[in-house]
Amino acid sequence: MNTENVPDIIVSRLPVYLRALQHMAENGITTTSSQELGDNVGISAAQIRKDLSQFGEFGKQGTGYHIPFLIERLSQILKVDRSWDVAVVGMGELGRALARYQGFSNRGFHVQMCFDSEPSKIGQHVGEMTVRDVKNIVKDVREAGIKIAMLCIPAAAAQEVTDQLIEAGVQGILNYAPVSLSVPEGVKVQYIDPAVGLQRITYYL
Amino acid sequence: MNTENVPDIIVSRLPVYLRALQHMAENGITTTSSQELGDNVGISAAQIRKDLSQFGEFGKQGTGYHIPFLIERLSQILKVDRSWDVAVVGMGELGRALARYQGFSNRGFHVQMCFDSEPSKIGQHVGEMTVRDVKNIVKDVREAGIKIAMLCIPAAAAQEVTDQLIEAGVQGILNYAPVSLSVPEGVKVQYIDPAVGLQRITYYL
DNA sequence: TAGATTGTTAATCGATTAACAATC
DNA sequence: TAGATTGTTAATCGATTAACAATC
Repeated sequence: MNTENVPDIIVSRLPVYLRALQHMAENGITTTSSQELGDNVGISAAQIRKDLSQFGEFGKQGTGYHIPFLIERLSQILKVDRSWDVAVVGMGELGRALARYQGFSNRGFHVQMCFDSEPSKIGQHVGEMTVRDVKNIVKDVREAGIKIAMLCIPAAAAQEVTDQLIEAGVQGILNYAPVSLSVPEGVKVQYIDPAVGLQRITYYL
Repeated sequence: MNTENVPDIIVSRLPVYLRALQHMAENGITTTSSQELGDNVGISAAQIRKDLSQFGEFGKQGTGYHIPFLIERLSQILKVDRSWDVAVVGMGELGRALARYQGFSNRGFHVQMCFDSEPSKIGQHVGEMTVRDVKNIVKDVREAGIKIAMLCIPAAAAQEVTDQLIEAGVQGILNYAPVSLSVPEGVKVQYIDPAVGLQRITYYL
């Protein structure tokens, strides 16, 4: 039950397990096995058991895992047993789509604030929010205590905005801008560049 | 120069190298080193050299790598020295944003076709395309010879549409739907679920 | 030439798999 | 009880790093 030195690669799989379990739960299934869960997500049963055993003993020999319990524990481990406020920077099409994305609310996130630099966009409404001026991002984000941001701005502006977000106290960034970011120790970045995703496919064609 | 059994994890880094190199090239830089490129993308110099050496000898001792040449070679390796037609399925906000995404054209991709199932959306214009009925997806995708698709539909519909895409000859899928897909050998899937991305961050907060 | 940097080897480190006793 | 499945160990497999001769 050592929760301190878990390898990143194990942590990165937990949200996928959680997603599959929630899907099963929605379909009224209450119990699963490492074999069944593994088939569902494309990972070996042995690896699923090994991954979960990093955090405790969640299953029962002979019967497997009780899904509601495993969902609860994984949610705690991933700290999504609460709701995190998120800021979205960049109100282009992609940013607006993310700001209004329906899939966050039941998975631990709530888009609370959004920013753009373009005068024509500032003050517009997106969902229930009013687009704010990115000039005030450090102050606004800090005052709201927001720790997570999604970056949907051009590559050229990404590092500068990243620096401001970190100054404001942000500790995690989901980066849709097509550029690698430089961040200090302790700040986590996840990259989502659709062109990179596609180029990881074409190699095999 | 064995290009046959390259580990997936190495292939997955190449698009990131390519992106960084193209960024350097746009800034007029013509030469780089494994150290400099590594600093840029957050990977050790040794690993960059090892990764590249899987495909050939692209550098020169003492001077490093000539950027235009390395871009050319990586583009060939990733097969993005050409333009791939892509289909987008699901014309919600996210799908429309991707269909019109500006970042594909100079990185090897062209969104050629888009689909939805909702009568009110079919026939609408998105960019230069007309939204097609997903009912005809097998026929339309096959006739166009499209090999790559982006899935931006609800989880519940994702597997069924995936099966149809594969029937139509698609070999690679960029999946924005929050669900694991089951695909036959030889079909590549890349997953882009924003909530998964965020949950990989909250663990560390 | 002297300095810099590659490509590659060997050593280290880490992740995955196979197997099975424990036990529900 | 008998069958099923866990958690864990040891073995295997694979990836990363360190170091350096080669050479531009």
